[in-house]
Amino acid sequence: MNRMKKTRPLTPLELALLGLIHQDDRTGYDLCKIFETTPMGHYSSSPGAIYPALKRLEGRGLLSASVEKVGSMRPRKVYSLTPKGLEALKAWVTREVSHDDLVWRLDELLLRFSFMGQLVDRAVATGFLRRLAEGTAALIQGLEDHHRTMGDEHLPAGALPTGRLALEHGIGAYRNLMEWARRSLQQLEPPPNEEQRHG
Amino acid sequence: MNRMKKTRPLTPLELALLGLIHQDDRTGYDLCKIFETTPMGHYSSSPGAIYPALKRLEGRGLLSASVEKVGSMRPRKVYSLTPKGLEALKAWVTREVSHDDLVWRLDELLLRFSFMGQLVDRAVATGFLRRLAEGTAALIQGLEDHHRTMGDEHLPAGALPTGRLALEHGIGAYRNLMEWARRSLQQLEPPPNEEQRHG
DNA sequence: AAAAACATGTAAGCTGTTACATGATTGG
DNA sequence: CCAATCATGTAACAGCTTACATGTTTTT
Repeated sequence: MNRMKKTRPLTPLELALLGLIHQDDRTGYDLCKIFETTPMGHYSSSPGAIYPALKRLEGRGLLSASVEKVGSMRPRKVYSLTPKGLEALKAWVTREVSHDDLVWRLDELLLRFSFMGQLVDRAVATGFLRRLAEGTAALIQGLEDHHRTMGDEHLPAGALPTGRLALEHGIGAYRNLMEWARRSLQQLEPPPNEEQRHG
Repeated sequence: MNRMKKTRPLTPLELALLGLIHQDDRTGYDLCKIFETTPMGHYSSSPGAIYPALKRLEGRGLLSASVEKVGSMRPRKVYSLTPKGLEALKAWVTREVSHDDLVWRLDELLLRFSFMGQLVDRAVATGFLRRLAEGTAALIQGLEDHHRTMGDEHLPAGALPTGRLALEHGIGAYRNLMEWARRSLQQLEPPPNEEQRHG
């Protein structure tokens, strides 16, 4: 049985760190650079958050550190995933795509997907995209209903309909998401196999 | 001169509260409900954050509260903006649209825009959208360059190109944003004035 | 020689989360 | 009468931000 001390769930930052370290063993400094310079930086940044998070993950046994000392360089701690860390990462990326994920944590979903490449097989990744496309379609329905019943009539005279326009952006964003999921699905689907056709 | 004690910048939650209270005077409970049930809930939620934030804003003189007691009901504190609060809200929504805003705080930009309707005139709102469209166009350029130089060749054998696909979603999202800004711009532009054509 | 980048970390302060406390009013 | 909703809060805790400390290696 899995009888542990009741583990606190990992924070988004910790999960992002696991994913990045799984792609490639990295040092704290490497990770700081990535968060500073790439869109990944949504998940916070800066030594003050990253180094303590790495320590927490090491304490939990999800990461292991090995001190490297190339030539006369200052020693660097290179982190890599332990089997337990790999398991935790896999559990996260393969979590069910919930309604709440789509509404409140869209960028976490995209991060999960981008880490999937080296973690799961085609079937799991396409399943993720299918669930995402379904859920998004339902959401769009709801938003469009809301939009239809939201005329500009009740606006104070002279006020601009910026609220309605912002909602339209939201609808467009989800439509873009759905179409992307469907396009990506086609790209990930196994290419028509010539051998098979002949065999 | 503006010689104050060096005011800490307002948090996103505090700014969201100012905007919502400006739309309509509200109680803490009203605000909790809004965050619970609408996409606005990105900006946190739950009494534990909202009530203290309201108190902070009152302490700063940005909000004023009046206790209402309709019939035998439990007294409710209804908040409204002070002139200083209105000023702070206006300063926020009319802030320059920076590159960092587009990359790291897109939803804050949309929130600012949605609050603009009752705060600024057409010229300011369209200026905002123009800056947003410009900035986004530049961003898309950069992302597409990155995308072009990012082949799938270096991927480990068998790995799926989910990272590249996720990037494609990001590009699509910014494209959607830019097109939305341009459509909205047309909707906000003063309608062709018949009088003028005849005059 | 100086500045910038490499590299790791700590400390104070504040905000947000979760959970709880309290009590009135309304609906079934 | 019991549950749900209205309504306002507090307390413990944990994480993130900002700022600082420290020392090395590379670049200018």
